[in-house]
Amino acid sequence: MTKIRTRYAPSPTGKMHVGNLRTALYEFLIAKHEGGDFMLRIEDTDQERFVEGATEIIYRTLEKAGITHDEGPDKDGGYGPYVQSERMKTGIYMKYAKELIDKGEAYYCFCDKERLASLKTEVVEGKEISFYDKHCLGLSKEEVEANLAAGKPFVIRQNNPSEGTTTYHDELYGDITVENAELDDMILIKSDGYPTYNFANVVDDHTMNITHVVRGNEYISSSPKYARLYAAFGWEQPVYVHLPLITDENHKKLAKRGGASSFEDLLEGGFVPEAIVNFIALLGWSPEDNREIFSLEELIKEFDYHRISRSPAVFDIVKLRWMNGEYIKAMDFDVFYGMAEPYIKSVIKKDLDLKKIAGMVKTRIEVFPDIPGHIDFFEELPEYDPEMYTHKKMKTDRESSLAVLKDMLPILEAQEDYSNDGLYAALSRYVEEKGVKNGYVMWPVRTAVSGKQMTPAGATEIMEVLGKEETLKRIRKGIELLENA
RNA sequence: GGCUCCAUGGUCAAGCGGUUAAGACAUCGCCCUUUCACGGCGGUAACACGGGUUCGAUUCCCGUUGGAGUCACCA
Repeated sequence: MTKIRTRYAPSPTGKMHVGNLRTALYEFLIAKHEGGDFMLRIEDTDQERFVEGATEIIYRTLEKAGITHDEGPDKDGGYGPYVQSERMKTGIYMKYAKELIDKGEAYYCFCDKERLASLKTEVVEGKEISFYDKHCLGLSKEEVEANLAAGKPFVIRQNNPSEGTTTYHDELYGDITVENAELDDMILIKSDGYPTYNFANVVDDHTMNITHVVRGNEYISSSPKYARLYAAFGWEQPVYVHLPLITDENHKKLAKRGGASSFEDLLEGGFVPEAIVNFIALLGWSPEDNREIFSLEELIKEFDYHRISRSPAVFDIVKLRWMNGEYIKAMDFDVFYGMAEPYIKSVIKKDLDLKKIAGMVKTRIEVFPDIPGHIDFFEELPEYDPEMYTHKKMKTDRESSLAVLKDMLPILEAQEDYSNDGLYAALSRYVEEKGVKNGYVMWPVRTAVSGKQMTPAGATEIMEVLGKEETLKRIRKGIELLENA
């Protein structure tokens, strides 16, 4: 059996969203699962839509995601062969287009924009529908020669039959058949001499010996034209695998602009690459068991493309957040701290034990930007409502809290050991003497030192980080607040 | 609008003729607890509809409805 070869063929026209990434990921996994090769081919044949820096986004995204290609750009020394604008310089596309003309499978077309515009028959949802009428197919050989000699601008069109049907096989969707009359004579070579995406795609997939053409479902309806091209050349058809779409929450196809789904935007938003890759792998594919956490290596091992779903999947960032939290929890502390430090320092300017703070927060955040909101009270005691001292379950209210804080003040003043253990022992002693529940004391103390409803740690842990001076200040502030309430 | 594809809870998703229709996220409740969180336990929630085929359909076929994709000198 021949080695599987897949390729990711993006056009550098903007950001890379999770749908684009997932296509690349699946192509990578399909190849690697069976020890095959995965290629990267930059499809930059549209000079007008080319976006500066977009190629770099593709390289960076793939690299951060751990998806490495086997040949092509940045391999084999510098800019490799798999950039279409580079390949074009060899004249490869024009050569093949002419071969098709000789076979009668394609033809020159000299129609100008006006004539083409007159062909537009219908406007549906703001979109003009047109269908080429094969006008230039009727040109005699002499007329074509004359036009060419006169330097008249031309395109080369595919010559599709207007009768019969075309069928191709998709690994996931089965046989797909369309009427040939539905097939427009699409342009192969544009008037600027560049090949269209469709044509370059077929030529390159064949010349690069791609065995499995894996791409988004949006190509499913143009694939019959591709199939006809292969047939016209007499080339063997590749295995087609069309992937179900990833949609936004409104069930619409993701766009390269906007939305919260760009890979690099997600990284900036505090997501880790491994979690994103893990998550999108499960959007449209599932393993035989119920496992959900997969490293890239494990995915390679488990990924069977026959288990890819046929229906579209909504990109649910809420579940991604959960998964990201799982990755953060499992992260080595030093690695975590390296990533968390900037977020901690963005709100903590005082000389506090930042690692201890990081430790508190590690198990309770989903993304890194969650951090500041959890810990900002360490820097400065916020204004708070004395009603926060009232807690039904703890059986505390403002009055009881005031009494507790007043009792605690001298104890905390006398306390030398401000370690968590030392403080906890001191508070426990008081709890025992009074014969009350832990929370009866802990709740008001924690409220006084944090001023927050929710904190990432208990009262004594907070005091340990705050230190004696700041703790006493906050306890006094609490007493003052309660006395004036 | 033509063509094509899709259709299990709010979302992801298992299921591939006979099941009490898994699991995860979210949501709700309870327990635990130094609040929240974490953790543990439990609950609510789905086979779009109508015809067939079959002893038996979520599962196979057809239709309806709904959704999506596509119809460029864009990819």
